[in-house]
Formats: sequence, structure tokens, C-alpha cells
Amino acid sequence: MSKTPKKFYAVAKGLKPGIYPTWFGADGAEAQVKGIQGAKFKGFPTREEAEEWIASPETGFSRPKPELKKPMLSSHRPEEDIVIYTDGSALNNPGPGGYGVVIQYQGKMIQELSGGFQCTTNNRMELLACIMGLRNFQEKKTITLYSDSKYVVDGITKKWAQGWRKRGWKKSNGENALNPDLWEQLLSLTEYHQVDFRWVKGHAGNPGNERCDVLANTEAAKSGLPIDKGYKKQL
RNA sequence: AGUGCGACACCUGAUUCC
DNA sequence: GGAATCAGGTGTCGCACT
Repeated sequence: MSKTPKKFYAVAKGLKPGIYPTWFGADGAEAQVKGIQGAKFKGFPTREEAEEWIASPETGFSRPKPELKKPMLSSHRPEEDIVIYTDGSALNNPGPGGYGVVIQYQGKMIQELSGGFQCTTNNRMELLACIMGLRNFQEKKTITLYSDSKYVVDGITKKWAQGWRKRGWKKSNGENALNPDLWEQLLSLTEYHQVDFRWVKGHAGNPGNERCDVLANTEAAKSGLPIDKGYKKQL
């Protein structure tokens, strides 16, 4: 997993402003900002970046939200008629989880789907969200599907899943590919419909993705959820 | 088989601000 | 409820070494 190597911590407002090489400990940055009102600090991979930031602490401006101006004139391509947004969540991962789906037709929201399970994983829910969304269409359709999961999007667009299935659900390194039950369903749905998988950054202000996030989290928080029979913890 | 590296998610906790 | 910063973790994949 990725652990961003933030070696330097710039303290702009704290006990003693400056650059600190560690977070914890007596010499760490945490001691300089913990409990300090109005503290301002940020980690950087290099000392240069930290010093640069400390010179101009970038006050205000918390809305990098990229404005989506969509003129979308009369030339509406048919491949964008049906748009599905998906997201999944799993508290404590693995843990109680849910999926959320928003289906739009010609820019109008026409349906929302959601569901949850007692114990599952984030990736299973991301996968299931796509499956549940695509399942809504009996007839062959051209669909644009948005997910914030590279696992899901690359699994389809980079043909990972096709490779795993071809090798009997083995990954490129020979080990078992996980969640074959869900990937099998998603593969057959994508072989029936014409689905354009597109990755969107999570929590970046995308309204469709944000809505799915709320739906998924609401489901995960419910009580009396069913069990995810396909989830087997390997141990 | 190990070890790294990369990436996107999903969390848990702490502090500050509104 | 929202914004931000930090730490620790799991889910999963591919790649490239030993």
C-alpha cells in the first residue's frame, strides 16, 4: 500500500513555527500543534517544499472544486444518454458495508439503488454497485458508468478480469484473483451491454459520486443487514 | 516463494477551525 | 452537520527485483 513518505512537517502556526522531521515525539511536529488553537501545519516529502509552503501558508481558498460547465448542446451523443454513478463503502473494512447507485437518463436522475451487508469489503461493494446498476437494463444499452475505484475500472478497461477468468481466476502472479463471483457477473453484464467505464476521483465534488457515497454509507450504518454470502475471508 | 514499488478506494483515531 | 491537518490500518490490483 502506499504510504506517502512525508519526511518534513511545516508548522506555520504553532508553539515554535518551523520545519520538523518527525510527527511524533518530543522533537516532532505534533507537539507543536496539538491543542494549539489556530494551528496550521502540513507534511511534505522534501524540506524545500515545506519551506516554500511556510513562506506563503495559502490561507483561505478551500474550494478547488473543478467547475463542470456542461453546455451539452443539441449534439447529445447517444452513448451519454444513460449514465450510472456507483460507490461502495465498508466500515472498518472488512465490516458492515453498502453500495450506492445513481442512474441518470439524458441528464435526469431516474433511479437510485442501494443495499448493504453485515460484513463485506470496500472493493466488493464497489463491484456490486456496478453490477446492481447495470442489472437494471434488460435490453442491450450503451451506458457510461462512473466509479472511483481503480480496482473496478482498471479491472474492466485494462482487461484484468478477462485475464483472470481465462486463467481460471488466477492473477498475473499465479495467485487466486479475489471476488470471482462478482467479477463473473460484471463481465457478463459488460459483454451484453456496451459499457464505458470511467474513473472519477472520490470526494472531489462530483455530485453523482457524492450522492452514491451517502447512499452507501447510509446502508452500511443500518442494522439487521443481510450477510454477503460471497465474501469469504481467506485466512 | 519472498521483498519492494506504484495506484485507487474503504476505514479508525487525534487536533484545530466554522 | 461542514472545512482542514496528522497518524495508524485493510481491500485489491500490476510491476520489478531477489
